[in-house]
Amino acid sequence: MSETKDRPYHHGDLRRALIDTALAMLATDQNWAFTLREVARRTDVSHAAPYKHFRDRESLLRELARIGFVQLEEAMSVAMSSGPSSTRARFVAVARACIDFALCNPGLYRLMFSADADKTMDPHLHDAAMATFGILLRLLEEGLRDGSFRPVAISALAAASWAQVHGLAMLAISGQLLEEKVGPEPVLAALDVLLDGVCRGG
Amino acid sequence: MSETKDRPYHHGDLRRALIDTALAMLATDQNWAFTLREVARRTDVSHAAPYKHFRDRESLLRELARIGFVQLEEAMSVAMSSGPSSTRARFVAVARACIDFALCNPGLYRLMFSADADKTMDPHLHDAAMATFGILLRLLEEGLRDGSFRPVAISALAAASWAQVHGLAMLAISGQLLEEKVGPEPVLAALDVLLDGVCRGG
DNA sequence: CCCTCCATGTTTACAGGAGAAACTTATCGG
DNA sequence: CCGATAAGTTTCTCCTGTAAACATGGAGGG
Repeated sequence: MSETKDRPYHHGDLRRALIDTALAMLATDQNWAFTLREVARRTDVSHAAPYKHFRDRESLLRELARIGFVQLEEAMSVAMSSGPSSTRARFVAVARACIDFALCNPGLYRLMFSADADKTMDPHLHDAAMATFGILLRLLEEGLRDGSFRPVAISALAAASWAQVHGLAMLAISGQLLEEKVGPEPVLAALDVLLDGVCRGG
Repeated sequence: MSETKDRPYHHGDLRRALIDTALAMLATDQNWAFTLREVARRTDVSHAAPYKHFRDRESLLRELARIGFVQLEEAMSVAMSSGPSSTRARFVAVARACIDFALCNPGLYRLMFSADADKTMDPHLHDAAMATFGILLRLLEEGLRDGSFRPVAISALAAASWAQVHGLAMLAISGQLLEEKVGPEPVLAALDVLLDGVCRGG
């Protein structure tokens, strides 16, 4: 602890450190009552220091949510461009990527869709969320173009797909897909149900 | 033991009054930072009075969520038994009932599915949620029996349907179904997408 | 090379919430 | 009529978010 005392008065990149601490705590404690003071404490900094980098508590929460969307976008993007499989297989892969992300970061995922991360308050957060949504749109467009998906208004496909994936992710996080009478692979099965409507000639 | 059914002494029925106040405030303020003291204030009692009827703040929240599930179950039940339409039409009606309920009670609906209302903490809440889910199951069983739905494992149908309806409800609450490039009836369109996989020979 | 600015920290202060404990009051069974 | 007890109040402690005043130390101008 003597070493920690040696740290310079100015932290270097406290903003980043606070974000990292908060993300780590979100990852650790499944449902953690977010507290600015606790974040400051674990970053070895006074409880007022965060206010030099974030206007208020929600400002930090929104930044965390934004980072979450960026990470989710990347995960989905990787899943989408991995392997030259069919569009349907890629759809499943992208959906799984989203749900896996939620299962690996339940606290962060909840935050991203909670009222605490109000997207109307932060254009950057809104943009990040839209970019993530955009991946799904591109995938749907592709499926429409190559004839894998039935010719339905893309808005309907997008709403259904987004609702399905997000709904499954939330259910999975809440553990409501494992305890009840669900089969071995409830997520895949549910996605198949949706897809046999999306795909032509299921 | 006093929590179940006791006669009022002083206030009348403070437990009920507190619940009503909280429900009213949930209905009024879209996103209200729930506060026990505020509930007590608006019920004209001291801030410690609620503790005579609820162990803690979350206990009241769980009771509110339980009531929400009961109301939702009733709304869905009404929708399910209204009119001798096709199973598909009744599926849509039940889904609409759920989404309409969410739109009419966004705060309550959010609470019902938030981490604050931990279903593992209260058997009554869990049962209420399961009863609501049960309506969907009965509808799916019926559709399987009469051949309206494709012969898929009911767990898959249930997961897909529940995820879809809940996902649409959450998106609708967040206003993400209106601002984007969605058609005139995004909910119906999305449900049709799902159903054309659920229904045989869509 | 020193001195002064100012971004980034810290300390102090205050309002408000959760909850516990002690105290008060009214209702009821005997 | 009288305790016992449920129901409500006061008071207290600890916590949080946030603002204001103060401290520090690195960067840039003389």
